[in-house]
Amino acid sequence: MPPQTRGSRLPKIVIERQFESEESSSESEPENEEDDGGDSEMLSEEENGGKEEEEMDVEKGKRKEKKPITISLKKVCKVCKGTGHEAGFKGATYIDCPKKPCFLCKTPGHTTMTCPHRVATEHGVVPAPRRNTQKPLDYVFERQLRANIPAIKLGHVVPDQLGAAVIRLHSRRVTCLEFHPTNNNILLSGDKKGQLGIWDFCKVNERTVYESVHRIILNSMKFNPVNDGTLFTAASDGTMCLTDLETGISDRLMDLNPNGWNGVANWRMLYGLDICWEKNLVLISDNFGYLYFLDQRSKKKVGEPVLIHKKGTKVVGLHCNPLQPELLLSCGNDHFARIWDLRRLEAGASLCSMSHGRVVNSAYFSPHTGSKILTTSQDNRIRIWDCIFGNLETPSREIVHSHDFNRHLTCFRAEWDPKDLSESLAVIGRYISENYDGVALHPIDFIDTNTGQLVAEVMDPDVKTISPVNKLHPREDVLATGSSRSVFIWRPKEKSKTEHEEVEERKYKIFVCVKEGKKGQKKLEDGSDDDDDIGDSDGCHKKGKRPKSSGKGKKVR
DNA sequence: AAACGATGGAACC
DNA sequence: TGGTTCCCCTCGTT
Repeated sequence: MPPQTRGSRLPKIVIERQFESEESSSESEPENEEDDGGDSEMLSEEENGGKEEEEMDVEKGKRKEKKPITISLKKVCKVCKGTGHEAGFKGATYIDCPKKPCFLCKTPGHTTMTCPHRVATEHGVVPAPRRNTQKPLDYVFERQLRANIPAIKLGHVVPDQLGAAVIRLHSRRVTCLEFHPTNNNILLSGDKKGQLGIWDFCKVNERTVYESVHRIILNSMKFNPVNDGTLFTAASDGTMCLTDLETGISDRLMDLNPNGWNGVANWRMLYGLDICWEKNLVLISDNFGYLYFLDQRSKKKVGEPVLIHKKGTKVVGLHCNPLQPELLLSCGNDHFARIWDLRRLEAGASLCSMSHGRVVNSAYFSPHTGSKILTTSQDNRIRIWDCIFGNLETPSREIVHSHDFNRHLTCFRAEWDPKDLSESLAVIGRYISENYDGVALHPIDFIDTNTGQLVAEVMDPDVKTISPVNKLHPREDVLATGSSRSVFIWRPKEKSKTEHEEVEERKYKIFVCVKEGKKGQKKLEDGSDDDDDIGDSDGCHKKGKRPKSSGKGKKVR
């Protein structure tokens, strides 16, 4: 399908200085005649040209060496700077630069428009070079590990209808999300500023943002397994905190920069965080390749930090195996994911190193048996290892999926559906957009990791920003999304309703948090007369205060 | 409506 | 190894 062309888009302006010879102005340009030559022409300064030319003529003798500026309106591709084509949005469709490798699968010769991986159904899957389930031993493992796993593939319930939202809950982009372990309606969110949001998405106005838990990027959080009123958080300010959710008071358990700022090269940041319940250890990783330990009960550092990834590189993710908590999975910027045995942990002694094409954003054991591994790498591939006891040299599957690195976005991470007993469903936001009825939307993809099939793509015309952060509820059919500064809740479509009814009553509630004096909420406000939730963000942004319950539901459309 | 800027990682030397 | 340069679907603000 050919993209709609936008009628009169202003071409880029290139200013060239030239020497006297007027003829030369016409020589430099005729590259861009090809497709829409109509509006790509070159103009040598005309409007003022009239006047100035006369003046020049008057004083022609003197100013012979003048250097006229020629403004040529050339279309230049913003990607490769070449002419004759132009990358970018044409309406809601993005046109790739044909000179660059495919933005999706990274192979040259085609663009995303024609990429076979774009239509996701199984085209994305690079089959395993070697199956792990061929050996007798593997069958034993399979039978032991997956004894309770349904052999028949279950139908997945996909929460694909927008249920509630808080627009601009945070003042910077959302970096992580977590559902409360016991209270089904509480969603926690961290942001780039280090703030912590707490939202009861059933009583939508119940939201709080604690401003001073951290000073910069809240990278990960984990509930305290012995007290679910408290939360461990790790941040780029180099601290790890245990925060009381009622009061917002934080206990700083670790500070890697006790002497303050000592230059970028020395500033330590904390990224990965997980808890080994068997050893009562909180595990934290930093941006220099090290893993730290903290005793969960005494809240004291224990042992010495261990180098688990290339020195000087970020260790962005940690995950303890759900069945064998002493098995630790780590991943980082050195392009590796590694499995470690916490009982015999020392630098270089990983049980296994899994190589990736680029930075590994996340690596997770499967939620029930812990026998699978799911990783997200910046090479636009999701990798799955089907059995950690098999040969881990190469992944069992690679699924091409658009989740590139962009420094302005939170890194994408594919996550398992914790409710899926077959351990096959994963969720991840998509970077590249699709033209949905004239709107460019970035869906959230549900992928069957056994086949690479796209089970569902979740989107809504009111969610126009990219959604890199997604979390599936551990018990309910609920999806939480962090997109830019906003938080969204999705639920499954009610079966009783017809398509038409759904459209008629888009019931979800949107709340807007805006700092005083800021504009921008207009679109979401209209049709509604109660504005009293606007501006109350002050109230809900204060550390230690409960939110003012002033927000009212707003229908959109 | 266009311009701007914040600012991570990789490729290059 | 370290400094420099470049960069493709952002997003919110001016």
